[in-house]
Amino acid sequence: MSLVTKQQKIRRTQAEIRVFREKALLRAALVTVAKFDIEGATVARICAEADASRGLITHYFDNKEDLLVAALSNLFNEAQSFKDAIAKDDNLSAITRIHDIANSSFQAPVYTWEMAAAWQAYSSASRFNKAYQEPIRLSTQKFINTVAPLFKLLAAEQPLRLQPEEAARGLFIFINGLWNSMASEENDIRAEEAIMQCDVYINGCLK
Amino acid sequence: MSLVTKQQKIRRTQAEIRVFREKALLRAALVTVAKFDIEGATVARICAEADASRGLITHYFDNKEDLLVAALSNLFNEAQSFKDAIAKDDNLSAITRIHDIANSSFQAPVYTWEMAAAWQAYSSASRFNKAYQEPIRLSTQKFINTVAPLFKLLAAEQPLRLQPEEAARGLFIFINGLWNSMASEENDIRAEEAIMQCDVYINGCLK
DNA sequence: ATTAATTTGTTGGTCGTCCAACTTTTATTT
DNA sequence: AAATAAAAGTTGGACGACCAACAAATTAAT
Repeated sequence: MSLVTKQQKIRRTQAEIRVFREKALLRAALVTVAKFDIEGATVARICAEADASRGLITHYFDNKEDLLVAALSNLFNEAQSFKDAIAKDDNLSAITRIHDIANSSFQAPVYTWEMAAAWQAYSSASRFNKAYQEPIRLSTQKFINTVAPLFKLLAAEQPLRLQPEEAARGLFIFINGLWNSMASEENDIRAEEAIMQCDVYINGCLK
Repeated sequence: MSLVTKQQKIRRTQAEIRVFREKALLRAALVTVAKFDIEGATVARICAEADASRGLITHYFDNKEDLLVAALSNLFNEAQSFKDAIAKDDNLSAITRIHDIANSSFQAPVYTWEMAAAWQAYSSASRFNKAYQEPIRLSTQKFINTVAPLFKLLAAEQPLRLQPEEAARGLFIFINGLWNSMASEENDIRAEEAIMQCDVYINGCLK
């Protein structure tokens, strides 16, 4: 289990080292939060996951909290750009795009077990840690800004039971609930059923 | 703020003392979890909330974890009996009873901010603490056992888009998501809207 | 040679549990 | 009914485990 077996002494530039370590620490932070919850994500565990020594966190980040916040922000970027791409596809009808965005929330790369688990840990902790609230608020707003216009398009075709923004918010909250359910070990729900449940909600928005 | 102002030296039997302390500690544990999250619910804080000294937790419970689990189990009893009562009311139609159960989930006494906050903390922590999983699994099952028969009744009147049990599970998960949203400080959603959102889902179950 | 990367022992702090001393209630004896 | 012994309730200091941040020393890159 020595470092030598994992990676032969490779000579790298400092720029490469810096990028490599930062990525490794960000990934390790997310994985460790998913595995052990926020309070279980200790410096020792994160660094072990990243094959780094304990001192490296404070060398590359101000402190542990700073790393955890950065890891949280990272969590959204890929997922959001994926959804944006679907929303912009004019070839598809509004309702198809809404369905596709919901579906993508339960398949890689937008959904992985680790992301759902980490998300649950962060959003629960956000009530007590102001630093987590801003990234979460931002991602919520981005989702609504992406999906509400699609519901507005849909409203032009057939009447809805609620305002476009309310529909987008409801879908976001439902997806969150489904993620939490899927994050639990008991795994009482599968991606297939989650997608179907979203379809039921979207259908319920129609009059 | 002295003890004397709160309660004059009253002579009580040991049985009374025991009941009084246990109730106080259980309530204090729940409130403290709601206020400070699981890891923030320290022995010192719980006992301060219960007007007791630190040593009393181990006198009335095996240890702190034991108290937290007992407080979690307590959380469900009242809420569940309330929903059961609605489900059994034969004067109302199936769909009315489903709506009423959903509505009751966002009004006292079934819903309080503290209950939603504590619930979120416990269910997030349950992935890492086996002791929390059983009470949560049980309450989930009870909800489904209560609501699924109502959807089955409804299915006799008009076709549904999913199985009665799936509909009950979906409603449970959606309510959970709404609770989490309402538990957050930002309070981006109100009871009124939560009830409407549930109505949308229930409507979506119909063909 | 100078700067950056890395390691690891140390420091100061928090926490749950234990425990010995103390108080109040209950049971027993006189 | 009063005195006394036993049991239960209560308190807060002490202990050991754990942790994040720090810092001095070592190694590697420039």
